[in-house]
Amino acid sequence: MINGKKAQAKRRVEKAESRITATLYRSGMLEPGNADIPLPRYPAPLARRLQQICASLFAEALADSGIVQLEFATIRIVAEMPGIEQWRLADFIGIDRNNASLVTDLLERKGLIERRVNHADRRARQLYLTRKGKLTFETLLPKIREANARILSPLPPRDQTLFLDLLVRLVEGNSAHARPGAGRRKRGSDLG
Amino acid sequence: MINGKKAQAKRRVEKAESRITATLYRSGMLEPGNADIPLPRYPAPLARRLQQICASLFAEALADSGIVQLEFATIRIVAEMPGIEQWRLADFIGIDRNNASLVTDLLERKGLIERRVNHADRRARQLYLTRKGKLTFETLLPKIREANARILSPLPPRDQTLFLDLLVRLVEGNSAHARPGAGRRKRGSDLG
DNA sequence: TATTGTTATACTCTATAACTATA
DNA sequence: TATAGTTATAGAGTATAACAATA
Repeated sequence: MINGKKAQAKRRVEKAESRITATLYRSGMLEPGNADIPLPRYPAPLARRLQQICASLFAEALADSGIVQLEFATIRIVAEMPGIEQWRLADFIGIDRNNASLVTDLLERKGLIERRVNHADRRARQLYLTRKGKLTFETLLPKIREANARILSPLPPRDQTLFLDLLVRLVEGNSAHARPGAGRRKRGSDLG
Repeated sequence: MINGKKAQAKRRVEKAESRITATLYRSGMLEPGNADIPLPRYPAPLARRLQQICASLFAEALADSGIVQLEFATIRIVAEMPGIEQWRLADFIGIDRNNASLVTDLLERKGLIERRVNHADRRARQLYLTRKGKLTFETLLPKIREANARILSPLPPRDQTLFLDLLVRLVEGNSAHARPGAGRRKRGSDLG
């Protein structure tokens, strides 16, 4: 069915969509400003836009707290799973262990988390929130909840649930590809 | 209704979800490897993961072409809208005009696009694909289509359409927040 | 004065890799 | 030998800001 009628029809639709965008553009119907721009119906560019939106709203929610998205994600994981090891934290968030070391180090210096040696495996460090860390988490959590709610707010509640269901299934189904660091240019290959 | 029964119930559910994750964790049922990790049901972390996945698959699709995701996005826009001005390109992709200048400059040096002065407004530059640019686009497009298809592949076709519909509505509904550059730490505020 | 685009500079983020300590 | 974590270095990406040309 790879080159069957369905695939052909799909390609025709894709081509037509491109033509529509291009025609709208040439006719002068596309004005500046993001709102008027027809979005491509492909997951990758849409994912990039959604990530941009989330970063924006999170930045707003976390403004003046001195905490950024990655740090909040760390705090949340440690709040939910006190005693978690760093390597497992890295796995949960989707960062590598170097980055996990950097972010936990920063949070420790801010007095928000505490690292203790795991007695069962003295290589590992277990993470706990300090009193200050718990307070910070509890202060920020409502703002983060609101930010997440705002992201979903263009959809009615029923569709919000549906969207999250689909999104979870997509991310889970692609977990093999969800590794940090992919997608960037290789060293020394950007011309001069 | 802000603090009504619905909101209370929602908060109870959120709390319960956290507890489930934490309990699973403490019981040792969470093994390393992304596949086994329960994902948070919040848009922001899921969006980050999805973006990671897209970057990964696009990097694979574009490997050895010397083109990265942003460059391909630019090529696609110019292919669909020949003669587009740079500022409009920036708007479409969601980058600022400095970055648009850099990426178009790079693509021009690679011989893939051509910049011409707009005679109607001599400040503006209109973008066109060169013959080589068209060839590159046509070579890469099937691979990109396949990458986008793979991203959606965990869902049955009906749900793929549904997901894209919902995603477009979310991104459109939040377009006011989709500006480049948000979400990063402010200058000189990362401690030492 | 506002807008389009260019360029230099600087900064954030994070990958790479070499290292220590422990298993 | 393998794994958890740390640290230094460096490179990719892009924000900031000053600038020129045009409107």
